[in-house]
Amino acid sequence: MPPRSQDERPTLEDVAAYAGVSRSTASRALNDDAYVSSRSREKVLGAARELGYSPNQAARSLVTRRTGAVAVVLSEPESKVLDDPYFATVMHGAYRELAATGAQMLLMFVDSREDVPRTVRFLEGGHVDGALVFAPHQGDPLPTALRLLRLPVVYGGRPGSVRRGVHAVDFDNRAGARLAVRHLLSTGRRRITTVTGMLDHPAAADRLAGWRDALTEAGLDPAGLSEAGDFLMPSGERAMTTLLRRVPDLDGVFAASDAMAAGAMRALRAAGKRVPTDVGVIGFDDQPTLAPAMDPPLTSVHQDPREQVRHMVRTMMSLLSGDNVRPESTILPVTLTLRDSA
Amino acid sequence: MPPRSQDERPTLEDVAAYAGVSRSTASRALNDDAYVSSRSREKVLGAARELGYSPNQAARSLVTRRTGAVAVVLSEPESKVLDDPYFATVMHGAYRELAATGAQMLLMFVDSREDVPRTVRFLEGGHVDGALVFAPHQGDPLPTALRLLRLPVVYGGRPGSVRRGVHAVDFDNRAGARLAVRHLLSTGRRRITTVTGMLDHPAAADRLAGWRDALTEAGLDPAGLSEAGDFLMPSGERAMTTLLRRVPDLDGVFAASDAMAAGAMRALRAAGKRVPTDVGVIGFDDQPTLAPAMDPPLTSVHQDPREQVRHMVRTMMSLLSGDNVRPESTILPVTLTLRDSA
DNA sequence: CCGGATTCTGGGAGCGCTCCCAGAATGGAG
DNA sequence: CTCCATTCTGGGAGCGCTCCCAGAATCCGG
Repeated sequence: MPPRSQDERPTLEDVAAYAGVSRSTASRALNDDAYVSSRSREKVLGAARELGYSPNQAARSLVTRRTGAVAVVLSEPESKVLDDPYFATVMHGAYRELAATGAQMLLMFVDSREDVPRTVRFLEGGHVDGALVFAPHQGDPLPTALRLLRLPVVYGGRPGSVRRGVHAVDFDNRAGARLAVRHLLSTGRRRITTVTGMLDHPAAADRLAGWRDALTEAGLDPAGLSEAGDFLMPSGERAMTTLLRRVPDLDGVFAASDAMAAGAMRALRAAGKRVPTDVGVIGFDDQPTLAPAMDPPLTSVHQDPREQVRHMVRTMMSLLSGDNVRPESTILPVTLTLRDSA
Repeated sequence: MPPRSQDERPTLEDVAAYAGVSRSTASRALNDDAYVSSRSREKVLGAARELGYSPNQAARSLVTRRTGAVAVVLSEPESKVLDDPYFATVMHGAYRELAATGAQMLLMFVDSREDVPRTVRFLEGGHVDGALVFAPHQGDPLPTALRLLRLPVVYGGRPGSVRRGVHAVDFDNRAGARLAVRHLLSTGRRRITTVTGMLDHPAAADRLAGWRDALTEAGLDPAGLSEAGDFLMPSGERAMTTLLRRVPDLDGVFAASDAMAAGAMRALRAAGKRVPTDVGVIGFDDQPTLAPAMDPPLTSVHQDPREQVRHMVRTMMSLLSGDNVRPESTILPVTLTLRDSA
């Protein structure tokens, strides 16, 4: 063997030679296998440190068939990902949780249908051991495409398509909406409207259903009291304006997102309504940077994206360790954070 | 060779056999090398398609010593990354630009000094071909640590430590601030204050310097007219309140971020000042979701993070293709977007 | 002191790919 | 038809690692 030049990275062979043991023993010591004498283990570890050895990931995963990386796939149009802090939290949380298990995070965005083939090709290319996927839109082709891959997938939120037989971690959107509306009811409000999210989005549909549940269980008729939005602020303002025209005596509004609640508040203010005196407002998401900062501070349904990601990563890890986990949806509970708006 | 079982992924060898050529020829066809007859090329491509072949990345990078992945490292405390949409844009932009060159993006967050060793270890582990690093804080140990690695690094913004001999793509913060202040001056304002960002942040320091430049070149004395913030909204409100107390007759304010401009506007409103009649307000960043939505819409220094990322990726690619690029900072120009606040 | 279990070690094979090299096929020019 | 250049092909080696297996060293009860 020619002497390895200064600037080449040392290999396991080099470490073994330096430590005076065989490649096998060095490998065992580094991966703390059983059956290595503490003497050779120390020699190997010392040699590795001294030579600045770090294992070649490619060689390792060639034989182990594991990459140590997990993809996080966000299937949402760019605009949504950019101004929804939920995704920032998800990305950061996923990174933390994955790093804690020693896995790397590979981020992928799927902006449009055109991105799907590229994404699938990559995912099946063996670059990652599994994928955490957020694809909330009805009719999103991605989940269907992923079915065909032999790749562990865990969904965040209910996938828009493909219902059964997948691993998913969702929030209890319906119960959260009920919680919000029941609170409005308990403060004596009777004309409780809602601004929905995009209804091709299961979470939006569930929140609408929860609102309807609570009204009907109180003997109230939800007809004409809901208006569609798209989760973003301007749509909340627009929808609220429409509702005010249609239901001038409304005294409560449940918005399916905090941003829309903010928009709704603007419309209410413009219409001369006081919050919460005239109209109680409740949002959904309890975004830490938004809800408490509003004027008045927003009562909102609290969900913990970090907890969701934690569950997703945990599920992924048991999938990867070969446990035969039965595909099922985990539903995380949500709570109501009371502030001043209702 | 035993027949390959149904659920095993086909290898290059399988494709070659199926196409009736050798492994070498198959490899050449797939990587469109020269010197492959169009007949065998087509046979190979067909076979690959038919078998659903996708190359084993680990095997490939074992021999090519290339991973096809680039890390994007954000060295900022969690809170900052989460509510600064700049980072969302950067992440998304980097993903797009890298994807366009066929590279994958590996995201890494460095929350605190404790994360540095782990990050460095990973980066030197040969998982990625290079790194795009955002580490704007003075005294951040990361850039120093990265110096020692033989890994191509391109910085976004001026790195807080390590000035010379690195590749960096920054905005012209100083010129941007001058632009803003000169505009305030041109509308007859004389008592122009500033709310700065964290001053351990080169961008914040540069913006402060630009403000000072413009005042002194107009023969005005900047003393006592600046107040420190931290780029976030509450600090803008706080700083503005302080400034109003200290400089009751102020008629202009340049905030080093849009968020602080929003905070400043709150404080001005609370003090009964009208914008822009009594006080002209200019922000920095021109955040698309914030600046135009403010009341009144905010005049702001416009920078294009997407352009920055594009430059960074381009530099990275020429670094990776072995061009001997001389380390240097690229400074991107900024412009002033005029709206109603000044 | 023997012999079987236990602990430890080294060599070989092989993961799936690219690259080098030798040689086969092809194509004109002489 | 010959000969050399050009185009194309296949086999072998090897990237750096893990894992299997055979054998060496050690231990301990009888």
